[in-house]
Amino acid sequence: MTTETRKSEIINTAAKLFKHKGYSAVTMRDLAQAMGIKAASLYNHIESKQAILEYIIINIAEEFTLGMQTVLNSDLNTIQKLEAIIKLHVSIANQNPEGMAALNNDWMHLEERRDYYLELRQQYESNIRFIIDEGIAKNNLKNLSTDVVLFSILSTLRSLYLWIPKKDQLDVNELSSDLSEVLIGGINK
Amino acid sequence: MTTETRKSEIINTAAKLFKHKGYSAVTMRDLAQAMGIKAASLYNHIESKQAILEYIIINIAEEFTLGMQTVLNSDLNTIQKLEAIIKLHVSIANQNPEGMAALNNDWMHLEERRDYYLELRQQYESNIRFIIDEGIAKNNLKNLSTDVVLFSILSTLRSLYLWIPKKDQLDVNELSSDLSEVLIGGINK
DNA sequence: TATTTAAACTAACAAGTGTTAGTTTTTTTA
DNA sequence: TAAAAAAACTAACACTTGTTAGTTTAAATA
Repeated sequence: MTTETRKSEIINTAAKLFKHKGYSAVTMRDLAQAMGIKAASLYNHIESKQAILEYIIINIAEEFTLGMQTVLNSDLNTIQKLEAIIKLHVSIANQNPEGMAALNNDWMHLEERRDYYLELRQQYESNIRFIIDEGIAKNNLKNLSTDVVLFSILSTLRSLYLWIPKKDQLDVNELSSDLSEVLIGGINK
Repeated sequence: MTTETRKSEIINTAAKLFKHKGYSAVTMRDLAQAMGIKAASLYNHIESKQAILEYIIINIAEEFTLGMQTVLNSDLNTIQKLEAIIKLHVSIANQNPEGMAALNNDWMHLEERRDYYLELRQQYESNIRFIIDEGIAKNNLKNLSTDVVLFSILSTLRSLYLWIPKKDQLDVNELSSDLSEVLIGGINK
């Protein structure tokens, strides 16, 4: 359990380094230095560099999948579902922006678990697409290109990790509602 | 001039590889193999790996800066200016999605020219911010958080490179206008 | 056709890579 | 306090990295 703590420290430190330079450019010696130990000592706590990436990415991906299930099983209407998804993203990005960076930029360096990640990701996307289509069918959303709407929302939400760390002391509810206003209501008068 | 052609071939091939795995994970031997030659032969045409990255990123960054100047010097209104910027992004992303990937994901691996790139990028952002503020002041845009509006638009436009290659035979005008509709007009009825 | 130039090659370098083995030090537990 | 466990260490490995030097082949020019 001390190991578990130390392991998390390593993973969190790694995530920070990955955010700055990307998985490939971060060496085990970089990571060790950031932890104040030697590279070989890292292996008392983690199995491999690859395993660190897996921990970071798969945990977040499964957190998103879980959040999506909650939304899908709710009786919210289309707009409310989209608002819930926006809040899910703000919340996770706020809690772990470094991990989100790795998920967005380094997933292609996953080995064994790459396909699993891609499966979760694709499933997540189809679920949002389904919600948008439903909204258009029920006349809750304008009849726009589903692809363009999906792309626009998801691009913004996926980039949150870049933006959130700049704001100190973030109010998740406030940002979520501001984002919903812009993404759903548009900006022109 | 034969050299110039060969050099461009190398740079374009590199951009494709960078898009898939990122700058750090692509080796000169990978690049050589993709070109059908040996790694050492690359150096008859390019100065270094770093120089390839510079060519890719700085060219695009300057193209954006140029496009922004045209927009700023025009007498378009706020909405039209934003539409012009959207079209600028769609056009560049469509013409060079691999380069856009490198610009978005590998700029931090620039060495000498990193600061120059960041300067162009920051200037570009402030210009959009200025247009949004002007729009709010002139009552052409809703009175929303400038930061959130800027972030939402820019995130979407910066992610275009991920989405465009999937669509074959893209109509730049059509996508630009669809995007404008969603980003500016919103999606709810 | 002879010569220059462009573009490929082989061989090698110094430095850096993730990781393992074996050992010592520090901390926790009995 | 003695024993056990955790966490650090040094040293080394096999391999990969970007790049250079020197050479050979192919193409363009005179």
